[in-house]
Amino acid sequence: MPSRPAAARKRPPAPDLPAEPTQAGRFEQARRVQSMALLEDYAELIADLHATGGEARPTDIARRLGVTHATAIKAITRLKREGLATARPYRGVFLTEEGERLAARVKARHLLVVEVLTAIGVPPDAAEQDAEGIEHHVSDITLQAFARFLKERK
Amino acid sequence: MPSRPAAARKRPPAPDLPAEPTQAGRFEQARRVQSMALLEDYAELIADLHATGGEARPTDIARRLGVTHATAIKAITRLKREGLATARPYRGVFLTEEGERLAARVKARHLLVVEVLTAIGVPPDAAEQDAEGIEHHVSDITLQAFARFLKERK
DNA sequence: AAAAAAGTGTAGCCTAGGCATCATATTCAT
DNA sequence: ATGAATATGATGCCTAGGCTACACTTTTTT
Repeated sequence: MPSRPAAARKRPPAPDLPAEPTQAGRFEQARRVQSMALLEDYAELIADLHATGGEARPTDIARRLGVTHATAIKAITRLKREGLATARPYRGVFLTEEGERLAARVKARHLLVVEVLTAIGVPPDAAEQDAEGIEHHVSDITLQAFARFLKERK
Repeated sequence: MPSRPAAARKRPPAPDLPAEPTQAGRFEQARRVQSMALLEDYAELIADLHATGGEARPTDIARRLGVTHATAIKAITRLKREGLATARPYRGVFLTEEGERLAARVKARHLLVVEVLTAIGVPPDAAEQDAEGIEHHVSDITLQAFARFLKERK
């Protein structure tokens, strides 16, 4: 195999561009959010497995998410690369400090989204299903608005 | 070799549960929805370009979405493959009947999502940004609940 | 202790959606 | 009307996230 001349291929622009008020900016932001979604789902699941007294081995994770263990291992590799998890072979996967923080944030956000949807009148099943995809796109600002909305409504 | 507590080694209960509205099911559904998102965005944009008197050429689309024209052409190829659009070189892209229906549905859904978010108290900018990602995950059932919510609130 | 079962990891293949680059086709302006 | 500018399409490369298949390790069972 010829060695990668791709190494110095392209320099990506600033990784934390502010969202522009243009369609292109929103579109790009949505793409960026989407690339985080999988990591968020895995982190949340690993935390949940640990919290319920279980283990977070690749196979456990794969079973819960409905993918093969090979797919789960790939995702775990990415989690490790991003500094969100560590793993010891045959002992399971563990979240780093940062991973734990992410998981906690994701879980809280998930609950809030479901709560808002049901408060609006969405049936529980649909709320749970839709929240699975929606939650990743809910910004902090929107989340705060959700919290206020629920507070006032009580 | 360090061994872990035997209790934690136990296989979790219910090893062969039938497939149900479980996390795996929701996860899979979210993945399915995601694969439609790009097509929906393109269909909506093409309709919008036509509606505002413009043309929907690959370059126009690429510019609006902030991607290269090569990327847009690939997406257009997929739209054609799915029977949602046709294209005549140098004349632009056109939606089929089905593509038009999709675009109309997507546009209505987008507006409704933004409206609900702002009604809840989300600032307009955040509502617009988050809706870009959220809308694709809003099921028909949830959409109906959104419509009812807005109606009652007036 | 050996066999069976379960878990792990690697490799190869696929598609989608990004990118840059190059060759060609069309349109526009002089 | 022709040369410049722009649009198009094809190609090749990249990463992410699916899959299957196979090899290997660990744990459990007999």
